[in-house]
Amino acid sequence: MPDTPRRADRLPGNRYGNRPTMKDVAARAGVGLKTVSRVVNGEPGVTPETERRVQEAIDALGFRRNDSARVLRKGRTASIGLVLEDLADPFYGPLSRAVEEVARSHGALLINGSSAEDPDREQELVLALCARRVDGLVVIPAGDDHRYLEPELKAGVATVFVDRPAGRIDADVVLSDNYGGARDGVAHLIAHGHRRIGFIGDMPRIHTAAERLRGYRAAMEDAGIAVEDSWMSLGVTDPERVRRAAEDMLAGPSPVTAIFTGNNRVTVTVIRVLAEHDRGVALVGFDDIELADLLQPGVTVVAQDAAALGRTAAERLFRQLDGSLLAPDRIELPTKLVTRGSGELPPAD
Amino acid sequence: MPDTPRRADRLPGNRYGNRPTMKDVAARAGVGLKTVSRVVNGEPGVTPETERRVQEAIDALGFRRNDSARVLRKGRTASIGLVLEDLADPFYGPLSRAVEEVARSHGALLINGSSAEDPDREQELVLALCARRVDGLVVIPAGDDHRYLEPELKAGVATVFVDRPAGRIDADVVLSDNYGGARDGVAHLIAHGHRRIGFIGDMPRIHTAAERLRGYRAAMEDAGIAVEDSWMSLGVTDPERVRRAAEDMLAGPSPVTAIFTGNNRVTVTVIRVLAEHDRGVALVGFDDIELADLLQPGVTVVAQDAAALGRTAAERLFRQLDGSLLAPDRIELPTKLVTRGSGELPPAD
DNA sequence: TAGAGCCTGGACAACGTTGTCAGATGCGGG
DNA sequence: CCCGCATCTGACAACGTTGTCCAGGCTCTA
Repeated sequence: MPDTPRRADRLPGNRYGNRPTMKDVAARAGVGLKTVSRVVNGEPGVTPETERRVQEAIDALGFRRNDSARVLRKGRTASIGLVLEDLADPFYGPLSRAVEEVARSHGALLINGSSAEDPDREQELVLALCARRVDGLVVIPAGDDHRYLEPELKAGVATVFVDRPAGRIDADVVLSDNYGGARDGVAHLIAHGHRRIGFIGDMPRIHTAAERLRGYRAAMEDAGIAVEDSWMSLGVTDPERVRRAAEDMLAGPSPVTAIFTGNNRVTVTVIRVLAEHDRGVALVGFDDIELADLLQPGVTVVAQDAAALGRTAAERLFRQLDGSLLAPDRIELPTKLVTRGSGELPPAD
Repeated sequence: MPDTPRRADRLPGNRYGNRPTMKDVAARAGVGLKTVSRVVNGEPGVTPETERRVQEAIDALGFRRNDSARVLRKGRTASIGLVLEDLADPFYGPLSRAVEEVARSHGALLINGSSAEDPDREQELVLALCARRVDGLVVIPAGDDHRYLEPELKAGVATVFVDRPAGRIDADVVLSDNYGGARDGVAHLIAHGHRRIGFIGDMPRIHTAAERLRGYRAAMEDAGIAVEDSWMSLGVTDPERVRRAAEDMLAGPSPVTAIFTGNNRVTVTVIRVLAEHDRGVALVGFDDIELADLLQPGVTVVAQDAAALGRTAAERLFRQLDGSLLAPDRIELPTKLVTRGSGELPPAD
């Protein structure tokens, strides 16, 4: 192990714990402050010899430019904020990564936070990001009223909403075709002979959940099927209650022969429930899940492209920042039905 | 839709696009600058009446404190950086989220970046974070030489490495027991009668991969089994080559009856390969994977607790920042063997 | 009613950087 | 030998905030 200083050796120091500033570098190199700034920023007008001396001082002192001061002076932070629901959800990982890649290609860093589906926490996070003066925001909203963002928008913070639209303000939004995807998924079940089809989804106050429910209803109506209340479970989300909801549907007076699940977490739970049943109940889920192809039967899903959502939103964000974008717009990305077996099972009765 | 200003209406503005400052608020409220500061920060010494006037001006102007200036003055950014390999990898989502939660409980925001397993990119990211003057860093290293961090450490940037140790510097690190976990996993296969056991892992230059390989060798040696070269595949990582490696092991002169896989991505690919084989080849994988319990057979894994890794590291980071922590240390978290069926299959021959 | 003490509010400098602008230096030509 | 020009360098202000410190007004007491 080389002789790095142990932590105890570090001086208590002032503020950033004793970081050298340009002034220190200038003193050591025997040049003016501004010359150091020029070298650090690669500006022209410095003799090679001077530059060498400055570079030497920088290395010797371990100087690193303080971007906070830079931001204060220049007004751009080269960072964007991403507020999503839960980074641990496999749906958001790729989305976040896609946003990061676009940011990176524009030289920006990504600050992100999880709202945990709590509107207050969303607002708190967004405002904290604004206080840091992020150049732009990508928001997957938890709340449905975003008027608190008005001053920020007015001040020029670029903003794009993803996955769900903004509430009560006019802003860019990038969505999946939740309605169409759900409708197609349910229609797929109907095409395979099902008529008693259950729907288990999240609270309809969440936009995506409402749209998917609407798609379910539309498909059923198109087929002339009257939906019974006992076929629908809205707003349950924790595994235990989803499990009970699924079991109720399967055991009710007119048991369903197929289930359409409204998001990946519900799908996983329902797969568990169906695995315990011997009757072949058909299943189509919204959102793809890993290993879905390896289950018996494979799980048919309506897949949305999380990375594409993130990429599209981030690109739009940077176009706002370029100033090349004017009117807020709504972009809808298509979903894809991936058939793997569970959605093609015939009705059991 | 309420009458929010369309983007085109926003003034081009200066810098942050026209944001009001404390000075503006002070002018509007008819008070001094410092009084506004006091109100914003909840400092005592302001009459309720004055406070009301200031608050009114703040709301009217949509003022939001500029944290860049604040940071410059105070020296703490209340943000920490997290550098990991790929946010889209399901292993890092929970880890990242855990770090975020700890940060949040300390009032800090999380800036994160993906190194894409590229040492240069890791360094670039880390230094960018240091330039932002993050208070601390949680790093999942891609490279094996971190001497570039010496000036930062000396300057007091709290730093904790996770999942893999730092290279050539002395720093805190939080690891899983990769060696012990792998050894136990392989011993489990041996206990079920296997002797010809394959190992497919990442490049041994990656610490975790090397440790797991060491665990494999140790278990084999403990059982008195001489490992044949054709049983090991090191450094393959893309699905196509993993697939070929697995097939070679199964078809070779002394075909393996069980495989130990070195990480989640490899495991998934091997599951696919095995699903196409009718011989019951046993499998134990390092890292848990979602739905592993629903496959036929369920996948036996050596699970590490990603969230615990992140939480432990972040907590240690903040203890460094409190100043209550002195000597750098190495913490090793246990792994857990989760038996689900695939690891308990008897040898087929 | 005058003085002491407390409370509120504001002027000012400082944080570390960059933009502006003017001064210094060196070189070549007249 | 001196002037003009181009090139390089540095002094200074400004960004928006917070810490220090002092002034002024109020209340309370003697």
